[in-house]
Amino acid sequence: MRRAGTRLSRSWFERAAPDVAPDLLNKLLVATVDGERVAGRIIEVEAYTAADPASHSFRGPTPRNAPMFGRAAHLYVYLSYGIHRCANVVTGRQGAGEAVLLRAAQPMDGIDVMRRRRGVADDRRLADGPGKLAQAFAIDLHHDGIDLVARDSPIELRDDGVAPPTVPVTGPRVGLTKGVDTPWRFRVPAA
DNA sequence: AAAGAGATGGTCT
DNA sequence: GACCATCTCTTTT
Repeated sequence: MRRAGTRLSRSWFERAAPDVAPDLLNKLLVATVDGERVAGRIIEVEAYTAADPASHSFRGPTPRNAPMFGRAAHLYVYLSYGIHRCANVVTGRQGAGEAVLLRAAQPMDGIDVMRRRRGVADDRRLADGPGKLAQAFAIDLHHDGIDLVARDSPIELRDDGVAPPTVPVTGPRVGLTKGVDTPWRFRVPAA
């Protein structure tokens, strides 16, 4: 297998979000925006479903959450707290309203670009939060709804042969007031 | 090391 | 008009 690995297929995403989420750990996120390519290994995610009161899809489709009710392997990007962007990967069957929030990544390629975009020197803080990840990878609202498995997609998810952790760290999701007892946050254990 | 607060704007009630 | 799937900086232990 090449070092860059293989792109994940759409069918790979057509499973329930809580099942896709732990499998997304250690996959590569690759984004080419403004001619600059950056890559990182996904190390923290959260699952959201339509049956989940904490999910944007809980109250049914709206203009904002429309991508969550579309086909799997599309991107759902929203503005968080009026300031930050958060990137999700749509999973499940069309109409299911499920997605996985990309919360943190370990920078691999284009680290200098990430430093410039983030304006911080500490490499451990480049993408260790959903808003920071989106900023480091330059994922913005104009990426909302794009198809990650389209051949010309600027953002892709790849498998370079590193398996997900056999026992991911799980816990409650962060920053919400409902659904706090659902342990749908998944993380790669500390090295 | 931990806790608090302000920034800032779309979305939905 | 309230509510955020957050981040950073400042203040306090």
